[in-house]
Amino acid sequence: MSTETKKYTDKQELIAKFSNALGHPVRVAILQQLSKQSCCFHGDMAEVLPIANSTLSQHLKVLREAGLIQGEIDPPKTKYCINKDNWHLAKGVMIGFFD
Amino acid sequence: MSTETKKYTDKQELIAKFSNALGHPVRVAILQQLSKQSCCFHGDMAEVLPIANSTLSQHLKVLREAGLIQGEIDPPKTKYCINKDNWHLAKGVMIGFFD
DNA sequence: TAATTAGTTCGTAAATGTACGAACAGTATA
DNA sequence: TATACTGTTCGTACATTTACGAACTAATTA
Repeated sequence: MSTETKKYTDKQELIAKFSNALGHPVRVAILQQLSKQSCCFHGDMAEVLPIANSTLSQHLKVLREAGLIQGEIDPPKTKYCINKDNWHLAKGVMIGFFD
Repeated sequence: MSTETKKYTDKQELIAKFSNALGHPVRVAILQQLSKQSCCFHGDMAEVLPIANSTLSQHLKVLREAGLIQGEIDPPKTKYCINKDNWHLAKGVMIGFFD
């Protein structure tokens, strides 16, 4: 058992985590696209986004680690989808935050 | 007139800007407090938050520059309030973003 | 087996974020 | 005028983020 006292509540951490994931316009653009058509290949996004392929992979990783999307290999492509459970969780905590 | 093409839409930039401001738990805590009681002195926040005074000033500046709060000097104290117009704008764009 | 396709990971550079204490500035009080 | 009170700004250190191209991996096709 840790002797550290927690600095912030779980809800505060959660809001910050989701917000952080939305804190770059390219990630907002990615999520807008995915929420519009539910799924999308890396390559399709790479075509329209103004960043290098490797940078896109990094941003997708950030979104994955925040739980907002999930990836699935569909050789030779990679398909990304919204993680609906966490999307709804995020929607709920953000709306709750703003009252 | 600039020759640069815009990389992201205004809405994407706006969502990212507000989200960025919410991207640290201490800033979430500050906003929760302010939205609960509408106004609050720096000193009152400093008492309950686990950060140095100067660090608090930095976070307040981030929130001010994102437009979410506004400060007013009420000597010898500084009073911070939610910026209601932008708060509602943020609420609107975030809810719109999540559908 | 060699080549191709699609993405990821690595290495790296530059910028930004977070944190602290020290020094400072403005107002009020002794 | 000196002191105290409240916050901000400065200087600094360290960590994280963002970006790119190069190198790599895995699966398919020639």
